Amino acid sequence: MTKRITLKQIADEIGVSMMTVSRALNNHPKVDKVTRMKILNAAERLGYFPNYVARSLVTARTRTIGVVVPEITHSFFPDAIKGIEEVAYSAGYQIMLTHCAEDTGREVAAIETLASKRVDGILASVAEQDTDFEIYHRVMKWGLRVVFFDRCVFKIGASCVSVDDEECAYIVTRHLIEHRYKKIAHLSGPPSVSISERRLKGFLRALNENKLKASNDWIIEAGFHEEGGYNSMLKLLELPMKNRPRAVVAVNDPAAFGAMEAIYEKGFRIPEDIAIVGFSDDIRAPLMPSPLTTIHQPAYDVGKKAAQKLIRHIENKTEITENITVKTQLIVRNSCGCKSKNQKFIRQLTDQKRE
Amino acid sequence: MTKRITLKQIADEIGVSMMTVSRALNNHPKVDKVTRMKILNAAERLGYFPNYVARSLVTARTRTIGVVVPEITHSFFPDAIKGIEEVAYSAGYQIMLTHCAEDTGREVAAIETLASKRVDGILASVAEQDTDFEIYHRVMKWGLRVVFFDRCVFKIGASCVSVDDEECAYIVTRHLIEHRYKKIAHLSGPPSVSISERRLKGFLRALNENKLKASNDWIIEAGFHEEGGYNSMLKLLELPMKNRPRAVVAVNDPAAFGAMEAIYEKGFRIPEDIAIVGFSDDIRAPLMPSPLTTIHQPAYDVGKKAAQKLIRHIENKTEITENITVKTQLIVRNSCGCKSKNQKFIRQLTDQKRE
DNA sequence: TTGTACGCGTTATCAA
DNA sequence: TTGATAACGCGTACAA
Repeated sequence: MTKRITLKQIADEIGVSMMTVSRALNNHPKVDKVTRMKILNAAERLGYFPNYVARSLVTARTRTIGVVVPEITHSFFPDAIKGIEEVAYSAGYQIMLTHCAEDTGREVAAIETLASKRVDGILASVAEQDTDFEIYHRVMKWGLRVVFFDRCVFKIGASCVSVDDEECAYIVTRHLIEHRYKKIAHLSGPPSVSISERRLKGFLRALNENKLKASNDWIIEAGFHEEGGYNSMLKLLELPMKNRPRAVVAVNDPAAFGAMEAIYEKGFRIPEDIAIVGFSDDIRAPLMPSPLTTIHQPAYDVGKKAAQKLIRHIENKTEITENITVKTQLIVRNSCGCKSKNQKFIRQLTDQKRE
Repeated sequence: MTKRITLKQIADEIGVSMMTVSRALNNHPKVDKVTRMKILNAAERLGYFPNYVARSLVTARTRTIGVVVPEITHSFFPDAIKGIEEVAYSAGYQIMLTHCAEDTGREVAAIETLASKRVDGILASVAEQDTDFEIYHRVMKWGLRVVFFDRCVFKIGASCVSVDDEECAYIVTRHLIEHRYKKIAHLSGPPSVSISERRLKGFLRALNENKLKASNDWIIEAGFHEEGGYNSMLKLLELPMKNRPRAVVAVNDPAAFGAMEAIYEKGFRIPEDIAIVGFSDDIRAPLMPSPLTTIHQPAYDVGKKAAQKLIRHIENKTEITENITVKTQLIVRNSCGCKSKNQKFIRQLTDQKRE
């Protein structure tokens, strides 16, 4: 087990000072060509690798970005993380990834640890039940930059990157209304999360604008996952026939999948008996027995834009705080009642390049 | 923007030395109860957070694990990363995630950066075309522990965690043979990756044991993704009727999906005209028009076991190097020709808990 | 162009 | 039980 080489050892080897070595290795202009070559050669030969921990202590920069997500595997996040990693890599940053499993305490602990590890900034998507955002205030006071993505916290002076949830929910709901559905239910997300609230709002707006009544029986909390969608849909299906909704707007695709499972299980057809639309364009959406009509959320792009904004915040202290909205797209398939043309069912083959 | 509090400031506040503060904050036993309380209070009041960068410089430990994957979003990896994160979190480590987009150069650069950032160990799954593993030797010489998972590099003295690829490929192939298929093709992975080679071997063994001829025309490189599976399958379908395979063993599920797309596109049925099996039990496998028979690979578990092994290597220098095999399961659905019983199509609802 | 002195915030060591 | 001092490896600021 070889010990690692330090600047000093290279300096001794060549017979110059550590500073000259440091400068040569960092491409400082004012180093003699010959000595620079000697230093570079020695560094190569000895197998020198800089110690970024030591450098960070001096510069108070780590070139590391902390990323906090509620669930690594949850549909949208792998793509978003990839977008983040891609931007970070290009800008010379690494990412430290933490997931909090939808647990607030763990989220707070993660932020604290990231702060202690002196990341230069944090990209966060908050957990479901979060209500207290004091930790974010605290780290921001230290100059740690925070950018929220997808599940945002507004009004605490951090930039946010997300889709226009309210508008999108409005659009899918309106699409259902155009199919002449009158009795439309909503499987909502956890009320404390910004996107749940905004999607609900968009849903209600579409109903109002079309003079449709929004029944409380038809707005039912399902959460963000399959299980919740399944259970909530079951409740909806237990409603007496004449009071049963004919269409459903799910807060996201996983909830819609769960609901579809319930619908089929009870012997109903989609969309003939019950139409349903989702939100996020999960990789599974085109593969459902009745392909799911949904809003395509460019997760990769959200991650990318969030990372870009954060890095600008880090590198330019006067960068303005703002809410960035990324473009979405209504993806019409069959579950809404439309007849979609034949299309490839594997997404990677149909997608245009996203980069 | 408040400056961050240091040990020294707490020390000055209380009128003790930095060392006493350090000891109190680190739960050292030999600190007077009263002074400890005073220190804890002051730390709380001033909002002290330790600087782990400084600590790491002196302890030569970062409690950070580097993770290198070829593709963050590629089926198996999000789950594996989640398993890694879970174990790391429990053991008090953070993970630094890098993806190399299947690019060797980027993989090498990632390892170097992680080494420079002084991670305590590295969890790696290698890129497709990798042939030179010198970088791993180099960092291991410095005492950096490496554990490979899924796509392993054997014989360089690092532990590996993976499934028994050869045996699994043997099992799915045999399953096809039990359906009395004689003409079986293989969509293989990139030849340089260990798992491709081992799966091919298992495929061939099953053929040999059953005295089936393995035609070179029927072993065709598809790579690990949908696109490759699609293109390779197209070639297979262009073969003259009597020379066309009746069944296909794909190197993994994405390749199988691509192949299925091609099969349907050409107007064939699955499994009536052509049967196909995959490998990995991708989240989409049960949702295919003909649900895909495949090998369930417990990605979460692979990540977990790999992280556990790595942490043991880090914390116990005498930990033995070994190859760990995790259990898999043949998931029989329809694409192989079996009639599967009705089952829920959303995986999260059917899965038993994996933890 | 090169070198010296110092400091970054913490822990290890040894002495008190 | 506490404290002084010296690291850890590097970059900044200034001097030569």
